[in-house]
Amino acid sequence: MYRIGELAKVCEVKTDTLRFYEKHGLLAPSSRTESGYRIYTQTDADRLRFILRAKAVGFTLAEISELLSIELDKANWACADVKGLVDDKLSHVEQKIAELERFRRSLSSLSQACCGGPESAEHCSILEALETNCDQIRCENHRHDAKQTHKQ
Amino acid sequence: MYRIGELAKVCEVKTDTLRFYEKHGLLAPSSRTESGYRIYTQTDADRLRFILRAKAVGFTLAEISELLSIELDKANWACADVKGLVDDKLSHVEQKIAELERFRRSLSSLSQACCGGPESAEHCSILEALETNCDQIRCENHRHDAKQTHKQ
DNA sequence: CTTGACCTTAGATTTAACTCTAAGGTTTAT
DNA sequence: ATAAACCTTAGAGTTAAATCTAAGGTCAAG
Repeated sequence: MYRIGELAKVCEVKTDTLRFYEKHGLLAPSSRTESGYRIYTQTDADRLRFILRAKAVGFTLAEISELLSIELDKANWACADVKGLVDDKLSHVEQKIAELERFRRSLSSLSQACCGGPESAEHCSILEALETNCDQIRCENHRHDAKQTHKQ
Repeated sequence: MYRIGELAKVCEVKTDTLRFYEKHGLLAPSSRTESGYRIYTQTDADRLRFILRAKAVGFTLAEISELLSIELDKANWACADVKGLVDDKLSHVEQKIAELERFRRSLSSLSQACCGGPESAEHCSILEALETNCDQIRCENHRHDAKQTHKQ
């Protein structure tokens, strides 16, 4: 049995976060004291740790809600459902990594092109690259390309 | 000379975006027609392309503001200043990639552990991993660790 | 019996970068 | 001369996940 501050401390989150999770249907305390204080059981704490682990692998709170509803009704779900969620997330993460890798390569090549010295920036290769359509900058990165190109 | 819709079209952004950039001090049209329509010059268009290239390498609009103020006053800045901005961004991007790589590894190992079949999720390895403190989930990822650990 | 730590609520604020809405004025083509 | 396409403004909404504020109630220690 924990009060909100105690559970927050053992799980290293803020009390605000626990209230936020409650408001969003992820984690409600099993009961309240007469005066209205939240009382969390060990089961509640386990559920919180489930949430935090899911966050640690990159799931959003909305996705965690899905996972939790499966978790509470396992018998009516298949492994395929769970693996589907994981694989969707995985491909999303991989896409994001690819975008950041493009950033990294561009930035790294910009950085290498610049002397980085105390010289005036008047002939700085970085600025020149940003002024020009150059191959140091990979531009295949319009995030919501389809939407962008379509309407507008 | 472009009106807002024309510039938007050639640069593949929305008119909303151009107004937004103006409101935030990144790009103002050089003049207006009598009736108040924005008129952008070629110089304005070049500036917009500078902004879009900077976005394409991952800079935020706030960072792009900095770059632009350097760009407009190059003589009073050193290469070191410009390279500093790029290198800061680079290390930030690398940190973000590292976090996503942790997500990717965790998700991938969760995915591999699960049969993904039509079997009931009652013994799903993914759910079991999320229920337990297991090594498939790399938890060294508290984003703003210092802050988190400090107060609260 | 009061101080300080803890708890309650509702609601506002934060961040980033747009995106959308409403209500209306302007230009261009037919 | 009128319809379509374009433009104007101010301001609200979106997303995610908290974080903060104000105003106040509860509880244990000294």
